[in-house]
Amino acid sequence: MTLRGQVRNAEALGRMLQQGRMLHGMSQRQLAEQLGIGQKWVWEMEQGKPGLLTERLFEMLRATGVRLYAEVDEPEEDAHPSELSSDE
Amino acid sequence: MTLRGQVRNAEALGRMLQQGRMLHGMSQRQLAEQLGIGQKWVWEMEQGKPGLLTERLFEMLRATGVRLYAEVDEPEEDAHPSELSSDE
DNA sequence: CTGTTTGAAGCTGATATCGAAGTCACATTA
DNA sequence: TAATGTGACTTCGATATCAGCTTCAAACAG
Repeated sequence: MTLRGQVRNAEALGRMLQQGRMLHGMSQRQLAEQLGIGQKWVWEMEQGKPGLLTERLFEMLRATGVRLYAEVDEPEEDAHPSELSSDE
Repeated sequence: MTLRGQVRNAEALGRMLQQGRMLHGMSQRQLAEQLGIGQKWVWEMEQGKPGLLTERLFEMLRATGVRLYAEVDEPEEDAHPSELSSDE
């Protein structure tokens, strides 16, 4: 069984990390102790608090078995690329 | 044209963000000014500095057009996942 | 040569992250 | 009733992130 999802913001990322933790049958305290961090951090990460360090993020990704993929494609070149992209 | 890649650590994430920025024809200073942050932060992010805030990360992902996907599956129950991943 | 733009990088101070420890309500057990 | 474990959430203090500013070398144009 594999769960997938696009990660647009901190909330979506937190949900995926929570899924990963629960699939491993770990509590927030167990995961925090394994990572050598506080339980509050795990909770804040899962809640989608935006101001967190990417360092801890990658540790948590490894511990929860969540894999991350990035994808980028070129903007349209045949139109004038002088305007800002309108997907905000 | 679309570039894809798994993001295992801060370095891989930085490379994808740099690709995204360059594909949009932006300099580090331009991107930094657009985000209201410092140029050094953009450089550090692209270099793969681990201790950076996810808040700025998601802003930078949007600005560079880089999309992020997460994927998680259930762990093996018959073995212990006690070993570290070997790409360190 | 002079000026501009680029990425790379140092320094300083204000802010906030984060670990540690604790609290609380709720659920499950004995 | 009491003990235990969970997620949610607080306060406190040391540390470090980050913006702002500056500098530097290289590339390029005028």
